[in-house]
Amino acid sequence: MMDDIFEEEINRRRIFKDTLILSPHYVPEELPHREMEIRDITRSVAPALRNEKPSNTFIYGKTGTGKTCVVRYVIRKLEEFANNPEKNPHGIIVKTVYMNCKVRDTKYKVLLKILEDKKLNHPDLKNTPLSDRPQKSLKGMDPGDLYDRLYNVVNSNEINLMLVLDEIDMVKKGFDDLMYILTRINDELEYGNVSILGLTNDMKTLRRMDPRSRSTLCQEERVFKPYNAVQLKTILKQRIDNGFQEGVVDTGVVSLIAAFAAQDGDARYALKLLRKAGEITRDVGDEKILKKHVDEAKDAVENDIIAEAISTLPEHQQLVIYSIAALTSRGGMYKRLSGLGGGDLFTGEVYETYEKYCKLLNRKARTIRQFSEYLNELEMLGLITMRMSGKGTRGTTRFIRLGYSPDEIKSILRKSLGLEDLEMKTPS
DNA sequence: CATCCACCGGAAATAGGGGGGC
DNA sequence: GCCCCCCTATTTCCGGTGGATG
Repeated sequence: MMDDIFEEEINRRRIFKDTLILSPHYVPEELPHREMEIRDITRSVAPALRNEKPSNTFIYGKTGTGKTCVVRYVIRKLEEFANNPEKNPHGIIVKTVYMNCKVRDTKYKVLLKILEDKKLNHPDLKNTPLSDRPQKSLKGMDPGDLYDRLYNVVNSNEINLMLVLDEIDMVKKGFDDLMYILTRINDELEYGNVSILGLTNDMKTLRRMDPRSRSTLCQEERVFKPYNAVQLKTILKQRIDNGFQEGVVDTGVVSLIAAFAAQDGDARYALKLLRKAGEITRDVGDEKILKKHVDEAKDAVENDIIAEAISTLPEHQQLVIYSIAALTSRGGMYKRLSGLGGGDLFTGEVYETYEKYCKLLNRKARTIRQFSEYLNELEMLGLITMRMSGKGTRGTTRFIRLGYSPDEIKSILRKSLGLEDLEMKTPS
C-alpha cells in the first residue's frame, strides 16, 4: 500500500524516459536535415563494396553540425551491409577504424591505434598486426615495421580499410608523413586498399596543410552547414519523443532552446541544454520544463563546458591560467599604468606570476619558451584571447585576456591545484 | 636614424621512458 | 645486461619583429 504511494510519486515526477538518447554519443536511427550529406558520404564510401578504393574525403563543419554523427552512421551501415552475406555474397571485406585525433595527435599514435584496433586483429584474419606480440601492444616499434604490419594485414586479407580521423587538425607531429604513408601504401598494395575520411571544424587546417597532403586528403570535400533554428527544433523533438516522458517539454521550450543554440547552429549544444534543463526540472521537483529552467540550464552548461576544459588541462597549464585569473582580478599592469579599465595583461607579468605560483606549490617552473606554447594552447581552447601589442607599449608583447570570469576559474582551480590554504601567502 | 626592449617562434639538442635483440 | 632505436616533452639557441627611445 505504501509502495503504491511511493511509486505513484515517482511516476508523477518522472521527467526522462531514456537518458541514453540525450547523451552526446548517441547516434539515432534517423538524422534529420542531413539526408543529403548521408547520401553523399555513402556514395563516397560505397566503392569499397566492389573492392575499389573510395576517394579520400575531407569533411568540414563547425561543432555540432553533425559531422561525426553522420560519418559514424554511414560507416556503421557500411559495415552492417558488408557483414550481411545476402547483401555481400562475394564476402568482400570492409573494415572501418574510427579515432579522434585529439587523443591520437601524432602520426605514430594514429598508426598504433589502427594496428591495435580489434577489427584488424580479428581471429579470422591472417597476418594480424598483433599476432606475434603476447603483450598486445606495438609501442616502441619502429615506424617502418608498423608500416609493414599494416601492409601485410591489408594485403593478405584483401581488406578495404577505411580510416576515420576525427578532428584531424589536432594531429601535429608527422601529419604530412602520415598522409604520405597512407597514399604510398595504396600504390604498393596488390590487394585491398586504405582510404581516409578526415573531419575537422577548423577551416584553417586546410591552409596550414602541405599542398601534397591536401591533395591526398581532399579528393572529395564536403561542408556541413550549421543548423538553423527550425532544423534544431526537429532534432530536439525527435530526441524528446524518445528521451522524455510525455508532456514534459512544451513547444515553447523547444523553440527557446533552439533559438539559443541557433546562434552557432550547434546541435550538440542544443541537446546539452535540453538535457540539463530536464535535470534541473527533475531536481527541483517540477513536472515540466519551464523557461526559467532553461535559463538556468544555459548558465550551468556554459559553466560545465569551462570547468571540463580547465580541469582536464595539464597541471602547468592550469597554473598559467590560474595566474592569469589572479592577475586579472587584481588589475594587471596595463590597468595600473594606463588607468584604463582594460583587463589586459602582459606576457611578462603573467610569467612572473606563474613562477611565483610554481614556487608556492614546489613545482619547477617551465621556461618562458614552453610557457609561450601553453599560452597558445590556452588560446586555442578559447580560455584566453590574445592580441599583439600596438601603440602604447614598449616592444612587442601580447595582451592577454581571460575569456571568462576570473573568480569562476579561480574557484575551479583552487581545489585541483591545492591552493586553498596557500592563497593568503601569495606574493603580490 | 641607430639602438634597445620585450617578446615571438623555428630548429636543434637533450632528457627520460619504453622496447627490441643478442 | 648492454647497446641502440623510437617517442614525447622540454630546454637551449638564436634570428626575427614592431614599436619606443634618444
